[in-house]
Amino acid sequence: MSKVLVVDDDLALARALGINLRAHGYEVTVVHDGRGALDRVAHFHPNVVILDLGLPDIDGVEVLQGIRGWSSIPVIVLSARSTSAEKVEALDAGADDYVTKPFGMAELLARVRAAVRRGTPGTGEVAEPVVTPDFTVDLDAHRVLRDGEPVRLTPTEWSMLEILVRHSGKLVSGKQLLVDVWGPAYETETHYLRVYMAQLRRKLEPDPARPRYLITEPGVGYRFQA
Amino acid sequence: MSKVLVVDDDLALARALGINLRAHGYEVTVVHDGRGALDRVAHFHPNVVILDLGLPDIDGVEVLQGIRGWSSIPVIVLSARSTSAEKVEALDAGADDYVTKPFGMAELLARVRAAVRRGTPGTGEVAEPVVTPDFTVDLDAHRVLRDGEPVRLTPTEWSMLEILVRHSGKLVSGKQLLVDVWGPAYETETHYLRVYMAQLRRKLEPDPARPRYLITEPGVGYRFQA
DNA sequence: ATCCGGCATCAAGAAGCCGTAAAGAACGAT
DNA sequence: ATCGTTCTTTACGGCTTCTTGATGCCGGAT
Repeated sequence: MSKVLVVDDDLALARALGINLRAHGYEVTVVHDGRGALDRVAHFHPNVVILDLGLPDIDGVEVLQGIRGWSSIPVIVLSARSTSAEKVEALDAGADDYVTKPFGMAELLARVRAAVRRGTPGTGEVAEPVVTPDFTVDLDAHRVLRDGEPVRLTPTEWSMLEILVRHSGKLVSGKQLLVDVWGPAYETETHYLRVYMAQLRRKLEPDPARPRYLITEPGVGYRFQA
Repeated sequence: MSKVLVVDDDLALARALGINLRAHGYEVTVVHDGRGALDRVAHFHPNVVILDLGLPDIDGVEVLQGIRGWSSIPVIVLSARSTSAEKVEALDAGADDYVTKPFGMAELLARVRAAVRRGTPGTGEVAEPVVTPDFTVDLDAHRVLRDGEPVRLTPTEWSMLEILVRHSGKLVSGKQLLVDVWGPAYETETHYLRVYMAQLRRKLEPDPARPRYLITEPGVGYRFQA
């Protein structure tokens, strides 16, 4: 099920969008300002963002740039204004689509479908579980098995493991982990990495003191080795 | 340079689009019917297609479906009609964007930029590992293998190696290395180069005393020889 | 033959980063 | 309101990496 984040300070419109999207099978979160938008993108991990440019706190284009600083998720921009300059500015800031109010709900839904379709290249693929001699990570089922027993991971632990496994074999920078798990504001809080890596190792590694799967690349980041 | 295919039976409009796109650095091909469009997509390999729905021979939506049968290239649909049903049909048929005539050229150019930006993820950089008889450097995975075993490199060592490998075969001046690794302020600290080149050779060269891959060019700089 | 500059190698102190444990704060469920 | 879980924050020891200086080697110039 695709997840949609609706960002609009027009409460009636936001509500209408939420109802319609949910009726078409989307999981929807609604926020009404730019700050909330950035936070929700980081933690809700939507497949698509519908962003009204007329927000109370931050300029919509700035919100867009903020998102684009670390994510390539599709963003559909809504605006009451329809001058060419407005559109060009939003599109060049990284918007995927620009819709002028008023708009038909059917059209917006179609644009959401188009955005989702683009945003998940190779959709339909069933992620194969990643198997190691000591444990198995099933991203699809959101589950880790060790000796046939499920391992209890907290949401944050899972989130880190998921990112590392998705980049299996490749190096993931500490910054990227922080941004993807905690959001752009946490870019420098490197101590989180140490704490949670230690947790994951304690739960997954046969010998946590000498990691075999969750490898540290000093000064740069971490790597999952299958 | 990005390539754009313009499909429109309105000769004046097609010509105007061609001129504007070329003025902005795109390579443009223009066709006036659906049959030609399908042929050109197959052989011209554009990065983006601008498709007018009102074609003389084949219905525009069918052209779109034909393209989508075997290609995921971004398609921007143009149409004089702006009913919601039309838009929904085109978007669901696989269009990436829907623009209603009349439109501003600046806006269309912005939408083309957005489509090109989206359309080429990973098309450019698929960094193949650099293989030598003694070791392998995988820039993408940020990793060096020797006899199948990963070689531990410090951040600075990796940084130097990366620069040399990216300029594989070519000479890199000492100054350039210093600036790229340590920053502009270290431009004259040639001492660092010797220390770290020695480290790299010790870790990578079969006979560090007689380097085969990390070559010194006396008085100028260094070179990576694959 | 000797001098000199650029290069390679080694070693040691300083600085910074990583792993670990543990305690307080926030949150949700009963 | 209380309990248990998870998140956040702090402190410290150990280890890696960076930086710097000393020393030896080689080739070209005097």
